[in-house]
Formats: sequence, C-alpha cells, structure tokens
Amino acid sequence: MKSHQVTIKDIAKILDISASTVSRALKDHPDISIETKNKVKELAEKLKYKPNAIALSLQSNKSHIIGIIVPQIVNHFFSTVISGIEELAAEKGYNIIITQSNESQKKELANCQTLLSGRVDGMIVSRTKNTENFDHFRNILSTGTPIVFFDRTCHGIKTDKVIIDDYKAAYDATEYLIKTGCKNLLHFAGPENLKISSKRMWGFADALKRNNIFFNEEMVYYADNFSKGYNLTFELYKSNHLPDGIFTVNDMTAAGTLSALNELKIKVPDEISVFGFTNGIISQITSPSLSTVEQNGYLMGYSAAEILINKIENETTDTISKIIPTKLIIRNSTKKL
Amino acid sequence: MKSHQVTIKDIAKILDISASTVSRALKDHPDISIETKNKVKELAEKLKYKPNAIALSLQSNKSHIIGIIVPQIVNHFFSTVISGIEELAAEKGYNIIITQSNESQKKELANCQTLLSGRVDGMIVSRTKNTENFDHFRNILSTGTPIVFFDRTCHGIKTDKVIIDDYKAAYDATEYLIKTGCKNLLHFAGPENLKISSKRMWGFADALKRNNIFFNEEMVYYADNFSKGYNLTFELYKSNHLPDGIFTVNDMTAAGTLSALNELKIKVPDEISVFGFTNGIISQITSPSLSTVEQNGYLMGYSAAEILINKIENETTDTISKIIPTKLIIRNSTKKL
DNA sequence: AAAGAACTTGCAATCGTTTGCGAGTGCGTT
DNA sequence: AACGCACTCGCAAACGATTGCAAGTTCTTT
Repeated sequence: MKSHQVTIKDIAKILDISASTVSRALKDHPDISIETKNKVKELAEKLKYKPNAIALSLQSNKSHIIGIIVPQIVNHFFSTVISGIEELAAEKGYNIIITQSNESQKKELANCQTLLSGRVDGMIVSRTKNTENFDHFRNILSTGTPIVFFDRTCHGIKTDKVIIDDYKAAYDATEYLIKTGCKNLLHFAGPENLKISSKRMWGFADALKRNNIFFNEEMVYYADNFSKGYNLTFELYKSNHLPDGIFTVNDMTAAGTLSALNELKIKVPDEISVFGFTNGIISQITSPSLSTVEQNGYLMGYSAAEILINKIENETTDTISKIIPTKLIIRNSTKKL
Repeated sequence: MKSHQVTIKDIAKILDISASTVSRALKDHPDISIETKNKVKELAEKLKYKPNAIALSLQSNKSHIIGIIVPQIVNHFFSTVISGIEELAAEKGYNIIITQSNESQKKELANCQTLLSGRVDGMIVSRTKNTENFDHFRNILSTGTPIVFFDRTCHGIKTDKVIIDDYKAAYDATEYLIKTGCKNLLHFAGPENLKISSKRMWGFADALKRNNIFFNEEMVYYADNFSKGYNLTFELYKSNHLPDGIFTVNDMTAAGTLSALNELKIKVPDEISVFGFTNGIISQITSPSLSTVEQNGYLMGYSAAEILINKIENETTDTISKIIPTKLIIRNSTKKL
C-alpha cells in the first residue's frame, strides 16, 4: 500500500531537471523560464502532485495544525464550538486535531503530550471539571505554544480566553423568573471549583438579594446532568421541597427536571418555572420547550480560533479575554412577562 | 514565540556527543554504554524532550493521523461516531483530524485535498447527501490511502464500510407499528439517492406488503429534519391526511413531528404512533419519549477505526463490510405489544 | 609485543521541500 | 574581440530523527 504519492523529485526526474527548479516553477519564481514552468505545471497537474505538508512543516517549523482538547465531543455545546473553530481554521488553511479528556485529568495530560509531540501551532482548550493543577498547561505555554481557553478557564494562568459573562447571564435569567412571579427559587448547580458554575451560582444569589429575596446556601443543590436533575426533582417532591422556580446550570439538567415534572404531572410553567442554560438543540425539543440562556458556542469557537491564529501568525504577546454576549431565550417553560 | 522545543541535537550539543548516540541511547540500543544512556535520559527528562512527530512522519512516511470527513460535527450521531473513532485511535497512537463538509460536495472535495496533502494514513468518511460523483474518493484510493466509509456509503466503490442493516431495522420498526394496531401508516423519508434512506424506505414498504397492507408511493413523504417533520405534520393535518402511525427516517424528524402533534393536541400514541431512527439523546427528551431504532454510533466509529488501522498496519487488500447490529428501543411514542 | 575481538561512538544518507548562492549559457556593448 | 550582464538552472544545506557502516578505543590473547 501507500503506493507512493507524487513528489517534487519524481517530477524532476521525469523532466530531467533539478528538484529546486520544479519547486520554483510551481510557485512562479521569476528565475524560471516560461517553457519550463509550463512543462512542470502540466506534469504536476497530470500526476496530481500535492505538496507534502509534513515536509513543509518540518522545514518551516509550523504544522498549521490547531490542537483541541474538550471534555467530550458528544455534547451539543462542545461540538458547536468545534464547528466554529473548524470553520475559521479551514478558511485560514489550518487543520484541527481533536482530543477528548472524558473529564479525566490523566487523559487531559496525555492529550497535552500528544499534541505537543505533534507540534501543533497552538491549542484551544476547555478543561476537565476536576483539574486543580494546571502545570501541564503552564509547561506548554513555556514552550512558546499558545493556548486559548474557552468556557472553562484556568484560574491563575495568564493566557487568552473566550468566555461569556456567566454571572450576568445567570443574574438576568434569575431576575426574569422573579419578575414573572416566582418567589421560591432553587438553583441546580455544577461543581464549585468550576468557575462557570460558581459564577452562575453567584449570579443567581445576587439576583435574589437585589430583589429583596432571602438567599442561603440551602437553595443551591448540586445537579449538572440529565439524570441528576431528574433524580433531584423526585427527591425534592418526596420531601415536599419543590419550589415554584428552578434555574439550572445547563440545559441537560433542566431537561431531566422537566422530564421528572412531567411524570409527576406537575404543570410547567403554571406550578413551576424552569430556566436552563446553553440553548442547545434539546431546549427546543423538551416539552414544554425550554427557556434558556443563549450561549453562542459557534461564535465562541470562531473567536477562539481567531485569537489563536492571530497569535500564531503575528506572535503578539498581549493576552485577550473575549466575552461573547449572551441573551435570554424565552420559550414555554417559564411564564410570560 | 515558538521559543524552540527541545530536539535531539540540543541534547547532543550539551552533552558533546553526536545526535545518533542520543537517538540510540533514548531507545536503549545495546551499542550504547550505560553511563551514556543514563546521562542522555536524565537530560532528556530534565529538558522535557518530546520526539518531533513531524520529523518521524517524514522519515517513516507514516503520519499516524486518521482523517475524518463528516457532513457536520454538530450532530449527535456523527459526534458519537467520532467519539468511537477517537477512543480506539488514541489507544493505538493515532491522532484524528476532523473536517466537515456541511453537505456541500465542493467542501467535501476540498477536505479530501487537505487530508491528502496532510498525508493522513487513512480516512473515515460519511459522504454528503448530494454527492453523485465519487471520483475524488477513487483518486484517494489510487494513491494507496485506505478509506473506510460508514453509514452513508458510496455505491460502486469497492472499499471497506461499516453500516447497519437499514432495510431490516426499518422493516422491524414498521412491523412493530403494525403489530401494535396501526393500519394507516406513513413514512417520512430522506433523499432517494442516499442508500440508507432508500433502504429504510424499502424496509417500510416491504413490511407493509408482507403484512398484507397496501403500499404505494404516496405513503412516502420527503422530510428528514426537525422543521420539515414539523411542517409536514401540519400540512397533513390541514389536508386531513394524518395517519395512525408514522415511521421517520431519523429522530430529529420524529421530534419535529411530535412537536407539531403536541401543538395540535393530538395524543401520542393513542391517536398516532411515531417511530424514529438513531436513538440519539433527543429520543429520551421528547414528550412522549420516542420509540426508535438503536444505531450504535460509538460502535460504528470504533469498528471503522479498527478496520482502518488494521488496513494501515497490515496492508491487507481484502475489503470488509461490517454490519453493526441494531435493535428496537420501545418508549412511549408507540403503543405496547 | 602485536594482533584481533569487543565495545562505543560518529559520519553520512535519507525522508520532501525550500532557498541562498554559484555557475553556465547567450546576448549586446565598447 | 573581450567584457559584462541577463537569464536559467543546479548544488548544497537545512528542518529532526533514524540507521547501516566505518572508525576509534580499550582489552584480551597468543
């Protein structure tokens, strides 16, 4: 197999000229005569010559590859971000290599090694929930390979990031619930050490306080996926602690909550309002459809790629924190204003 | 930037020995004395030396990269397949480069060029809906780069593929609808030139015929995404053509249909049963939850990677068509047996 | 004491491409 | 007729790593 792709040398041999001439002819170097250029180009076309990107990388010390690490590919938000990255990358002539950490710090570390060994020009990363030690990222940065973080960032590392204003978005969503008449709210939160989670939690808390509603930590439960949302809702029901409004840290948790409420025959939004976060596809499919915060993943990916490529090509050193605007998407799981 | 990653030469220079010695020392070649080995390994560790994968690729003519082309990354099925590929690839020491065609033949062609230029060791592909001309794939195969197709395959190209038995799965799903009492069935289908679509259609048709139910082409409508399913359902309602059972080509179409039926206050499954295809996350989230065909994307990806890597490493020439088993997942959008 | 064996290590070519510099030809000018 | 200048093109080194072969040193053996 690998029956040999055509190289410059092959063309040179057939035409009985040197490889350098072929190289120059292919890129219209003025030193080369028109006849030679034509001969070369014609043969290259005929043999379907494609430059060997690997050889070019070795030579130029640039791979034109962007490495990506996400917790999981099978996730609407992350795949949307990847799609945004891919879009700009393809346009700018970069390839993307994707790895997933599966929320395991060990795998994340291995991914870093692999990408470093693959000499990617830069990396775009959303870290695992559990990671507390960020030395592996610091090591990469010290080699001169730029990293842009998105969504889940790393506290204490000075580098570029693309994020949303989680605090404000959560504040706004919570305030919407209050304005539509909810008086007894709960928050289903993600892990505390994840900045996006804690910010959303504080946005929730502060919205209550500023609206003169009592807040304490017992109004925050840990639940950040479908089944946790589902189970928690049942538990609250059994212990007679169901509120009249729930703000969840993401859409999947909200979907689990809605699913449980449906089974319990509790009417949404009449008895309980539910507000999600992310605006994934599922928010249109739940019954009732889910009010949520639009977190433009595509734009986040596109922006991250934009910042990274700029850094790669212009070798600037200043770091950027780009904030992607969010907005409330009001559907049928909440009451109208 | 790119402040220079450590190379073998750097180590050689510091230790005042040759690059060849360093190379051999690092791989425990018996020619090298233990003292030298220790010195080299120690320094390599200290400087965090990582072999330059690009140089190795150039040398060995193997990139250890698998190229992937999917219509879109933001799609539960495709991202699940990618996840399966990534899993085995990572285990076997391969990286994956992902490109998306966005259902555009032009982009698909460009992706082929890029991957070929990147000298990927092999490719895993699901083609666009529209592609009719497969010459670009033939050209790749003629360079000796193996391709494994999955799900959407290419008629007339002799190469490996990983598929499901779409005909049988559709037949079984349809028969289930019949057995649970549906007498007036419709099929919401995908494009005819897509083999998976036409096979599902024929499975539907034959299930009717074998169960002595009249079939003609007017029982097949074209609708293969959420909004088409949604709109078509409304149209059928208005023209008074709603059936008592619908088998859709995929889950998203079924979700659109369910959404419309919900708005029309038509009871599922009492008045109309709906059967989907794929078993994506959304099938658990719709209301009622969706009966569907499980199409194990993860396993498809894993198997495709398995076949491809085997082909790359063992250079076999026989082609495989692997069929991933499916099964019916019965939820609440259909009646019970 | 000389010769060969055993043990270490370095040289150079290779993978495909680019690029500075040197060299060869043919022409026109003085 | 001799010189210089365009115009073409090739040589060789470089990118990082590997590897067959040659070469160097040290030690043992006769």
